[in-house]
Parts: sequence; structure tokens; C-alpha cells
Amino acid sequence: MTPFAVRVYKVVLGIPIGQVRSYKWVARKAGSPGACRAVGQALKRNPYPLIIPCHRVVKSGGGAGGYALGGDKKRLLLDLEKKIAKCLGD
DNA sequence: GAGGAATGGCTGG
DNA sequence: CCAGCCATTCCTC
Repeated sequence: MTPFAVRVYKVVLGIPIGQVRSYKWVARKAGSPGACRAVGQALKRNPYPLIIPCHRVVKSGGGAGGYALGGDKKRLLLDLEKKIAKCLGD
């Protein structure tokens, strides 16, 4: 576990349900604006994939990006959380 | 839109 | 310190 990774985790955990941020955005919040790939690596090597909503982190342009459990699961989770957010806001 | 190069941090030697 | 890895991003055609 590294300070940069911890920053990334905290930032990702700060992303609300139904919302998605880009790696660049997370990297910036983590303190390293250009470390977009380092962010992905940290998320991939994350110690608790279940408590870290890494599926809320996507690539720029709205692309799904990657996912440790499979990009297809990522889309499903995103869609699910999107419904949850709608329910909460309803 | 597709292809190539660059970036920034982490791991292992 | 150096080389390799990675779930991206930017530049050029």
C-alpha cells in the first residue's frame, strides 16, 4: 500500500452513487494530474475491491475503461447504481 | 476513428 | 538506480 494508492482509494470512495469520474479526474484529486495510468494500476492492485467502487472510475469520453472483475460487470454495476441513485432521488 | 508516443507511479532485481 | 508493467491520455494522420 502506497500513499498515492491510499489517496486514490479515498477519492474513489468519495464518488457518489450513480456518478462516474475519469481516471484523469481521480489522478488529479490524488495529487498527480498525469498519473491516470498509475490510478488504474492502484485500483487493480487494490486490497479491498469490494469496499472500493472502482467501477465508478472510467476513462475519458464516458468509456467503461477496465475492471479487475471484468468490464461487463462494471457496466452492470454502473447501471445498477444509476437506478439506485434514481430511486434515492425519487 | 485508428495508430503511435508519452506520462507517472509501483514492483522486482 | 534501471527495466518492465498498467484498467489512460494526448498527438498526429
